[in-house]
Amino acid sequence: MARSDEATAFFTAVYAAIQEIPHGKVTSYGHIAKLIGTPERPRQVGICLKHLPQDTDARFNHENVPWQRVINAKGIISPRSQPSGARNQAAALEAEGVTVTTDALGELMVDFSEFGWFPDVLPSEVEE
DNA sequence: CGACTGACGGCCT
DNA sequence: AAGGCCGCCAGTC
Repeated sequence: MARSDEATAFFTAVYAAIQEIPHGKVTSYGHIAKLIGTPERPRQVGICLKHLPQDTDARFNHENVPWQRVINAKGIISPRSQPSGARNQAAALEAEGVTVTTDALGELMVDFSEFGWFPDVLPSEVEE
């Protein structure tokens, strides 16, 4: 398998894992990385979301991948470059029942103790 | 084609 | 307790 194919496989793994996050729950980039077997690449997980297609014809896109349920390990919605993006993500989460709070720095936070989702392995990987 | 960037995280001061 | 540094590596300039 060529390197570019591995990169594609990584993107696919990330999107597939995110699709398993339950409605109304959130998890972190780092945890997704761990679940797909690459615990040292949370940054690449962020890249995947950044490039998530808007095109609903794509296998994975904004419609079928709950990208809004992924935040950083601190429980904060990553500000990224444009504040509006994080703001939009917060709105998407609140729309599905997740409580988002704003701290003194204006960072949008979610309480992991209430909405966190951190299984040891992906439900789809569990064999019985 | 080389250098810089960054939806992150953990370890080290 | 708070902040800095480094690893990771696909994208973008």
